[in-house]
Amino acid sequence: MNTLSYGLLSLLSHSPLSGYDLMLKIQPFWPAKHSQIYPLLSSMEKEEQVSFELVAQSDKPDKKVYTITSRGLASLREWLAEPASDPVLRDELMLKAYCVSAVDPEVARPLFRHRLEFYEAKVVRVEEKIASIRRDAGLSESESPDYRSARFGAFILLNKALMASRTNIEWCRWVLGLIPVDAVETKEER
Amino acid sequence: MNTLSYGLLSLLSHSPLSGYDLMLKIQPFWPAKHSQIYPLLSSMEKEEQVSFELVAQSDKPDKKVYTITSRGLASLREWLAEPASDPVLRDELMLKAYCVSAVDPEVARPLFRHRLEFYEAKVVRVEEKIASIRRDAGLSESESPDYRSARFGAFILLNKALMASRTNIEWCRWVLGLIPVDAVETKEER
DNA sequence: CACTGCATGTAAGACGTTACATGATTAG
DNA sequence: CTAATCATGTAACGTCTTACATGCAGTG
Repeated sequence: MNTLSYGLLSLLSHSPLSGYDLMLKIQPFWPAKHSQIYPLLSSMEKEEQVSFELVAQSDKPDKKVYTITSRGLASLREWLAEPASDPVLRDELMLKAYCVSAVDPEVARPLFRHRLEFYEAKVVRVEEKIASIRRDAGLSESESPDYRSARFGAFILLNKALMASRTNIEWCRWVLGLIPVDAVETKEER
Repeated sequence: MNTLSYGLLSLLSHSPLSGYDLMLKIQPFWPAKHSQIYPLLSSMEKEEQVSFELVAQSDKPDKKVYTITSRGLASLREWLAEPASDPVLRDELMLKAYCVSAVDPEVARPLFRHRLEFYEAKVVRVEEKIASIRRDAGLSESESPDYRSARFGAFILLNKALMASRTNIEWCRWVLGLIPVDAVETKEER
């Protein structure tokens, strides 16, 4: 039982899901490939943290739908009571930013522009998801789901992603403003 | 040559450093243990990306001080020109937040309070470092180092960390406000 | 006298990614 | 007709962490 396995239990605490769906759903929180998830689910099933049911599908391939067991829920509650370990961010752009003075502004600028676009697209996606949660729960713009609601977890996480993305957009714009515009070499001059 | 090795080159592009110092300095950007860094430096030295000099010390153990070679600088510039891969954040608190409704508010609250304190402490550390860069460069509160300055990279990264930490503080406080205060069980009542 | 910091290294194991493998359906 | 999506699995490889190993100097 490592962090990823608790992450899977966390997702399964809301509703039963197939290994494939779990793989897709866990991406924003704890990126993992299917090759890591399928064997883990097998071992979790052996330990009776989860159980599965084979679901035949006519148009799509058959699937295993996993459900959290009472033992799994108990493990999840124990894990939740422990303090969370410190977050780990691995971002190539931070390494590049550190030595950015080693290259010309024309090389540097696309790095931050690309990242700016990445976060702008993310804001759009996240805002849509937040709106859809509010719609489903019949909440107004200013309201939040109740703590005991099944939507609470997803809601606070989407807001975290939204706030973080907006901050990153602000940072990228600020950095781009600090990168000098070189002697402009227009096509006429060449 | 993986991402970590470019990270080491990035640090060495500013000044020569020992393996130990590299290990300490890279933590905020790309956490790695000495057991990963020492063998990497050896292989980078074989590929002539870096060179080292044995420096004897009287009070402390001797050390190997690594310097980036011209080949290393060339590799670094090539790598800088490529777009940075997407950032990866692995945060146990996000997994716990998703299923937080599974436990009582008294269990949930310390998770976010602890994280709040983590980021508050970080803001203090980062603000100090930003102030010290400004002092060293003789800059006022509103000024930033020049793009070509050796301080530019560290400066923009510290500001990123500052902005992100403040946003996380805001998020933690917002979440704590959404977690209900249970029927207060005072000592007198027991 | 124990612990922390400085300084380097290796070995074993856990974790994560890429590639191999299969196969049906649907969209462009 | 090609690519993507759904769906599961294994094998090989690369990355990262933990533990083992050494040794001196300074602090509590």
